[in-house]
Amino acid sequence: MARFLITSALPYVNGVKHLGTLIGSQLPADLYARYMRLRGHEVMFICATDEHGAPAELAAAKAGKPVDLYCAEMHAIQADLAQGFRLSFDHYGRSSSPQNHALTQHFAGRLSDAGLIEEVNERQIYSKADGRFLPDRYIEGTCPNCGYERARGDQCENCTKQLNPTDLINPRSAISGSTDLEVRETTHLYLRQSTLKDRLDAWIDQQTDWPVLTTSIAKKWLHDDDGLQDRGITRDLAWGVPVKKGTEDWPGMEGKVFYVWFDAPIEYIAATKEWADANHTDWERWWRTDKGAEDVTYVQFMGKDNVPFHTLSFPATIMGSGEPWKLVDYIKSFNYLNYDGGQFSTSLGRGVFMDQALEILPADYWRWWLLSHAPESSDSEFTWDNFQAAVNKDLADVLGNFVSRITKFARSKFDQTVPSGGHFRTREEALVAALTTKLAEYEHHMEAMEVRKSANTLRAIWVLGNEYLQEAAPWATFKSDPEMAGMQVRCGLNLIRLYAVLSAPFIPDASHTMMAAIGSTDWTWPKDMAQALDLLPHGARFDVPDVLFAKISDEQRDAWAAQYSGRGA
RNA sequence: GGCGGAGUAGCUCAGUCGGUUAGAGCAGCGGAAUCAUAAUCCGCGUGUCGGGGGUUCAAGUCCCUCCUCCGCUACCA
Repeated sequence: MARFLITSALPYVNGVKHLGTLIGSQLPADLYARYMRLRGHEVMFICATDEHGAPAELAAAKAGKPVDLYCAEMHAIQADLAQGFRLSFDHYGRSSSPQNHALTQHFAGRLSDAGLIEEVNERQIYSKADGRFLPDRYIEGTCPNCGYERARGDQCENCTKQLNPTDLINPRSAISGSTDLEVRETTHLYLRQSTLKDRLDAWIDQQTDWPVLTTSIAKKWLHDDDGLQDRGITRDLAWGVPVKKGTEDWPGMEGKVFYVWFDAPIEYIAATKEWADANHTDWERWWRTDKGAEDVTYVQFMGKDNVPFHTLSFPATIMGSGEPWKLVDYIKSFNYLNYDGGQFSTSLGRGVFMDQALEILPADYWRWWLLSHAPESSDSEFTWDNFQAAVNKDLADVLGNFVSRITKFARSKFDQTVPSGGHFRTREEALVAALTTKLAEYEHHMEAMEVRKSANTLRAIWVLGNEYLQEAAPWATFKSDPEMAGMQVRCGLNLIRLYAVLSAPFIPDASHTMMAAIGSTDWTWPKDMAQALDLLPHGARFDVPDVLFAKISDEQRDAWAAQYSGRGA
């Protein structure tokens, strides 16, 4: 038994996420966590909402609620949806927790002691009407280059020219539209990542087995232009972790908070502490290599946009602390899922969001399609045609129908019990051999986090069941040799239990339905396939389950495609 | 602009160190079977591997160049 610490990138608290976000980190992380638990390993699977920053403040203001209340409500909604998708987090935390406040301040103190924090005076745009400093992107104006009137302070969307807010003609707040802006001086803390560049570089170079997507992004940030830049880790905001040096006040930094990208990854650790505090147990054995975590394998899942923070900023925080914290062992990153020829869009209402998805169909449908089409090597594409075809074929026809045909036949001919008598013949031995080969392939892909390949192999394992039934044809055998037919049916019924176990990481609800129907509670991962195919007690009663997966009709498909195409499409 | 990823069958995608005749699923066509959610199983692939050039006995794979799409570009998170 080994120990696996698994974290999914933290979804921002602001609003319900779409399916692309789900498949970009939480869902594959869940697949891996479920698999490792099934294999008997000890797993700590952590996620949390990322709650700080200006967008949360603004969304709360828009909703007319205090920001802490707003975040608490949104956290509850997201936690509920996570449960709806059967994301099996051991703890779904909040970056605004007291634990994260304390840990974030602790890390800042350690980094300061190590000489890795620098105070920098800078000049930023302040909006009197909004009562806040404005990030570059929150300033709009006319592009001096192309005349586009809605250019942002960091870049013009129209001509893609990089800009400074002061370049804009007629600058105004993107929040209120106010033109009452002024440049003010403010002091911020910078993390001196540049002094850790060589250590980070050497560390990244060691990771020869990481996905190219992960290491190439990290190397680009390390080597581009002047190399790794120091990064501001504080902001002039009200909502966040107050800037402190450990438990001490930080003179000159009163009223400021840490930047979300400093405190959010620390929440991986703090969330584990939230879990431990709630359960009156120990958390350091997962995170401190001096306190029992030396045998932990730590895997992070995230979309490609998160890679720089997980390959550089967060490791810089960990390394710079000078304390024996657990560093990540493997980073699995994903590309983006597009929706029917374009991007998912929150503002345009384009695409399917997590709450809508669950209103339409059970979680397993989405889990199966998303995982079997995970954007691993490149961006991938959701279309309703493809979704309907894949779900109907794989889940309803191949797996669901297999369960249906064997249980119904066994009900009509064998009194709804597992037949006894007979023994395996050549055909069953061939099935055992084929399953053994495919299982090894499945395990290999799952351990390598090859999500699509794992799905393909699992599907091939399902197909073996139909192939076997087709060849064995117990309905024909029954007429001449009922005992042999009974053995074939027994083999088929055992396949249902086997499929319940193997499929559980992908489609947990259907797996439980299968297991319950077959009357077993044995979730043991198969080691000896011949044994696994004759595991159910002879004579045991089983149930014929309801249709496992109903098919998606053309009418449903067309209606949903129209419903989620977005405004103005 | 810079950096990275991608471009392979009608669709979604595999293709490892350059090495048999470029593969899988879906869709389509033909057949078998009739236990089953009309569900299954078997058979059927002439595709400028984005274009062009180069290296090599041999290129989807390596090099150069061009085209297209996507992402990131450090104060969105």
